[in-house]
Amino acid sequence: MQKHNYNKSILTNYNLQDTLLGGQAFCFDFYNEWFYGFTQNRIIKLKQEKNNLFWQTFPKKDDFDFLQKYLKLNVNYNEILKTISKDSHVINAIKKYPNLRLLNQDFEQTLLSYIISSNNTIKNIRKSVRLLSGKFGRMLKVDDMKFYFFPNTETLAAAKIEDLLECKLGFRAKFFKKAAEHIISQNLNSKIHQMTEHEARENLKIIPGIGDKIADCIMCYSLGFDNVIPIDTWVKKIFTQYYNLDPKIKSEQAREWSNEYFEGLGAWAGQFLFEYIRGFEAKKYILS
DNA sequence: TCTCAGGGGCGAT
DNA sequence: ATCGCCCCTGAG
Repeated sequence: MQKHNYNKSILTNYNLQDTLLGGQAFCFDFYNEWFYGFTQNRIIKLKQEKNNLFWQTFPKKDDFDFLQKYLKLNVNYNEILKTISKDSHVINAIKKYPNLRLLNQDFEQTLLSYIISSNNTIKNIRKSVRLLSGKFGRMLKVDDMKFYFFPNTETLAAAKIEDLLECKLGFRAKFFKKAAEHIISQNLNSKIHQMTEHEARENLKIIPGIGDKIADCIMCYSLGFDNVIPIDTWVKKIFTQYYNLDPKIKSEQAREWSNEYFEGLGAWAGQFLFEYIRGFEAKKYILS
């Protein structure tokens, strides 16, 4: 019997808990001192102790290349903080959520998950994502627990609306299915990573259920556009209350403003401000 | 038990 | 350019 079935790496300036359970990803849970997450082809297992990261990937083990990209380990975090610390609002947010990070999640999972986010609560989104995975995703046993991968897009494209409704997608079910069909028929995943910001946004907004805000989320959480700040109701509130922008400002103007103000790192600033104004507490998502 | 709004987007004016 | 509506759930 081997002593360790996991790896150990150095991890500095990284608050794993706040990052995994904050509003950007819906696929992480905390069991027995470990965080477990699921993508379309990986189960991820993570634990942080001081500056050590203990981790394992399944079914392909020891996939550090995957993990490194997913956790965005290769960024100059201190430089990012320095750049976005433009005012007391951001600085206070950074103080309240030290070492909060951005992830780089899978494109298709992010797209589909955020379609579910439309007029929905984070709890409901997390629930739907788990129902979908349980119903359509492959199962894998890890640590004697059953985990389910996020379903393949092909499977979701072929799903019956009634089955999607059982996953509590509600009025989003038809968008969800069409979006999955679109990803497959357009072979979008193989093209979108090469697109410019404008091209990516236009190609996303064609898809049913995706408007400006959800396109923002997909772009900054899965396509690496660090300049794109998702402009949702919370961020709008921040823009108007903290930065005195016109409440009727168009999303495109707001994007231009934040792009300039945060020097191309609006996604990072947005993550701090978002958690700050909504008073995020990771504990709420950690239960038995 | 009941009301209400939630990380928006769509379709009708 | 505005505006009502959408499924469902947890919170109050």
